[in-house]
Amino acid sequence: MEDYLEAIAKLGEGRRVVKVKQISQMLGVKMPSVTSALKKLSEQELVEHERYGHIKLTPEGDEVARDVIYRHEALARFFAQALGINQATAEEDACKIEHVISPLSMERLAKFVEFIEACPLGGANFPSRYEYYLEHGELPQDCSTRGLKKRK
Amino acid sequence: MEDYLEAIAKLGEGRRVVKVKQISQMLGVKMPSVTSALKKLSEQELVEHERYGHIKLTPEGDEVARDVIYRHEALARFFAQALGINQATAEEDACKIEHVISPLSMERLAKFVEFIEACPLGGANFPSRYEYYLEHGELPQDCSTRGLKKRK
DNA sequence: CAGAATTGTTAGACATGACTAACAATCGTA
DNA sequence: TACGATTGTTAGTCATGTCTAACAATTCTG
Repeated sequence: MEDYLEAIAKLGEGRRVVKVKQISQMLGVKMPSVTSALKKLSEQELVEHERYGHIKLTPEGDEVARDVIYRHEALARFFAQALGINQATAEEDACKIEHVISPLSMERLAKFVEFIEACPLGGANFPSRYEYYLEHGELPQDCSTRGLKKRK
Repeated sequence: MEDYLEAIAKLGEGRRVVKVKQISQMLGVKMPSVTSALKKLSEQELVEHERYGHIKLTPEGDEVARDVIYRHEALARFFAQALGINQATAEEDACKIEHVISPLSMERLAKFVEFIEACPLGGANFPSRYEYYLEHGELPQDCSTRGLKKRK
């Protein structure tokens, strides 16, 4: 179900009208699956949907969707940037894992990605620097300015 | 189903007799679920099982189980050691993710764990060293001996 | 070694989430 | 505006994998 919320949020960006068919294509399922998902999500007050009519996230649905998208993006970046996986595979894996990973691991993973993105050289002593970053929420001083940009 | 193979492999280590009840407890399901899983796995020739009798992996089942266990352990180590997650949560997450992650990401993740375990200080320039490790399958020379052991 | 306790199995129900086929509404265009 | 094409819905089926209740086999123990 989270996938449906995610798809609706993405398709609805910028006030665009969301169609059943688009959702079905984005998720690789048939239209009846979408209809029945919308029914369930309506019952849970996460989506507004009327027969043959508009499809829209409720505020609660939007909140859930943003959270899923956040998890998705952090995971995709981890696979793509930290592990060097191709974008397509990174997306697929993110899409699977976003639904099963624990909040704690998710949070740590997100921070890890932030770290390696902010500190591309890693510097000397990677794990302890990572610890530092985890504890203090910011990079050790000798890290942030010595990036990839060869600022000589 | 992979969880069942994994459980049977672990419970059967050292020629120990495997019981339905043990499996059910290890996986947190009721016994009938185990019985029906065993039936399916027997049909797939992954498990030998006769009514009220012994439970044993076939060679093919054992192979699958080892692969699952390998994935599980690499993931658990990643969460525990790289991300600093507690053991229990690391195990739970590993158990979920091991079934959905792509082979490519799994392989990279395993290598990543090997890398950070073998090269705990990370050295200067973590990502490029990681690239090097990926490409050559061995650590850059200036890495391996400068570990945690403070060998002064 | 017989009955009680435990372990294992069967049968059948239920939840999820997908599908196909058939029908209904809406849209686009002549 | 009406009719054909497209989109959406309903009804019903199927596959997974779980559960409970009832029954069967095995094991323990007096």
